[in-house]
Amino acid sequence: MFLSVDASDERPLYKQVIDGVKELIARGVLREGMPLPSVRQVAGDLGVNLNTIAVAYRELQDEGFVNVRHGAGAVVAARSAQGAGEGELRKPLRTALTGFVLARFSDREIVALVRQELEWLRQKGGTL
Amino acid sequence: MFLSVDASDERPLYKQVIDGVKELIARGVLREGMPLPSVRQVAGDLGVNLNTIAVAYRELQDEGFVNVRHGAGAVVAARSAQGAGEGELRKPLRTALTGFVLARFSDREIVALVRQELEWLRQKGGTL
Amino acid sequence: MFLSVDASDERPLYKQVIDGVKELIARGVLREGMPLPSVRQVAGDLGVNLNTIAVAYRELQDEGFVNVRHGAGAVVAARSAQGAGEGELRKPLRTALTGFVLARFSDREIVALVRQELEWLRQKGGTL
Amino acid sequence: MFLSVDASDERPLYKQVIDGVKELIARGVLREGMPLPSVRQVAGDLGVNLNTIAVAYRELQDEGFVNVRHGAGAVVAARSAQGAGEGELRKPLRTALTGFVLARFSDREIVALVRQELEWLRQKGGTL
DNA sequence: GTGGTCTAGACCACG
DNA sequence: GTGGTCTAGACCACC
Repeated sequence: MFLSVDASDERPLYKQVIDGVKELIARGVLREGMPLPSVRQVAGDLGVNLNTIAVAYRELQDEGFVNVRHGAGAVVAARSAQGAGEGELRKPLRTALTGFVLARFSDREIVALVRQELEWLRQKGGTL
Repeated sequence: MFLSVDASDERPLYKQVIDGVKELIARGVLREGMPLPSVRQVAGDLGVNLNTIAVAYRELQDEGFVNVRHGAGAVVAARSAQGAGEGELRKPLRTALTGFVLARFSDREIVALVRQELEWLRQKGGTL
Repeated sequence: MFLSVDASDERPLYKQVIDGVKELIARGVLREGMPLPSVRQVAGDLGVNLNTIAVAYRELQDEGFVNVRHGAGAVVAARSAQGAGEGELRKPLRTALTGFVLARFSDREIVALVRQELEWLRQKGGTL
Repeated sequence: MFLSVDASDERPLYKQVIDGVKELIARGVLREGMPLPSVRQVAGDLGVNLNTIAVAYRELQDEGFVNVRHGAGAVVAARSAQGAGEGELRKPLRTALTGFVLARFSDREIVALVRQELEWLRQKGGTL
C-alpha cells in the first residue's frame, strides 16, 4: 500500500495512519467510492497491531471520510460528508506557521513552502 | 496574562501553554530577555496545577526558547538559540493544509488564510 | 533489575535513574533495540513513585538515548542518535578531577583510577 | 577576581562559585593562609546576590577548604583539613567518563583529555 | 499491558 | 520570593 508509518515520528501510529489516509484522499489517490485496503492487510504491511489500524479506520468513519460497511470493508465517503469547519482548521495552521516564524523563515519563504505543499497535494491521481 | 487554555482543545494543557508562549515570542509580545510570569502566577491565572506549568516551562527551556534559572525566574532566550529545522516543521504544515484541502478550500483561499495568519503573527508588539 | 537509587546521594532520584541507564548503555548491558523495563516495574523495584521514573524516561528520550512509544515500552535508541559534544563533557570531568587533586592524589594514581573505571565500563555485556 | 559565573552553565550560581574556588586552590592560585576576596567584592564583581556568595563560602568552610574568621574574612585552610575520601570522588568521575564513552571517545582519547586537564590543574601558581 | 497527563499537596533548593 | 523534586492517586491514550 501507499501508507507508511515512521517510528521516529512523534505522532502515535494510529494518528499517522489517519493523516496518511486523509492525505491520499486530498491528493485524489483515493477517490469517492474506492475501497480502502483491509485492516488486516494494512496492519500486515506496516507491521503494526490490527487494533491500531481498526482504531484509525473507526476515527476516519466518525469524521465522515470513509464508510465502513460490515463485512465489506471500508470505502471512501462522498465528498459532501467530508471536511471540517474553518474554525478547527486554523489552530493547527497557526501552530505550524509559528514554528516557521520562530525559525526565522521570511513570509515569502513560508508562502512558497505552502504553495509547494499545496501543489503536491493537488496533483490529481498522485504517485499511485 | 495573555495566555489561555481551553479544555475542549485536544492538546494537553501543558502543550497549549508551550504553544501559547511560542506564539507570544513569535509575535514579539515576549522579547529576548523579558521575564515570563512565574509558574505560580500562570497556574493561578489559568486555574491549573503548578506542576503542569512547570512541565511546560521545562520543555520550553529544553527547546531553547527560554532560560529558567532556579531561584530567579524564566526569561526569553536569545533568538539564536531558538528555532527548529525545516524538516520537523513541514509535517505539521502538511497536515494542516490537508485539512483545508479536504474541506474544499481553494488554493487561493488557503494562501490568503496563510497570509492572514502571518500578518497577525508579524505585527511586532502584538495586542499587548 | 540492575538499577539502584541511593537516598544519601545528592542527585535527585530521577537523575540517578538517568545516569544509571546511561551507564548500562555505555557498558553494553543495554544494547540498541533492547527494551527497558516498564516504568511501573522500575518504580516498584526501586520503591519510588511512577512519575519519578516517567520523568527519567522522558528525559532519556529527549536526549536521544531511548525511544519511548506510548502503548509500547521504551527501547534503547540507535547509537547514532546518542552522545553529546566534547564541550559539555569537559566541565564535569574537570570538576571530578579537581576533587582528586584536592584530596592529594598523584597524577599517576588518578590516571590509574580513570583506567580502572574505563575498564569497568568497557567490559561489553557487563555483570548482567 | 579570577572567578566567573556563566548563565548558560547548568549548575546553580553558588555551585559554580564553590567549584571555581576549589579549582583555584587545586591549581595553587590560592594557597594555604591566603585570604579570599570578601563576599561583597565577589558578589559585586560577578553581579550576583550577596547571599549567593555567602552560601558558597559557608559550604567551602563546612567542607574544610577555607576558614571564615568573624569580621576578618575567609582564608584558605591548611591542606590537611581539605579533601574528600576516594568513595565520594568516584561517582562523579564515573558519570563524567560515561559521557565520553557514550559519545564514542576511545580510551586513549579520554586518557589524553584527563592528562590535559590534570596538566592545567597542576601548573602551580596558575594564570594569576 | 504500556506510557501520558493532571491534580493536590508537601518539602527542598536557590537567589 | 523563585523554580525543583517527589509523592499519592486518579484517569486517559495507545498498542
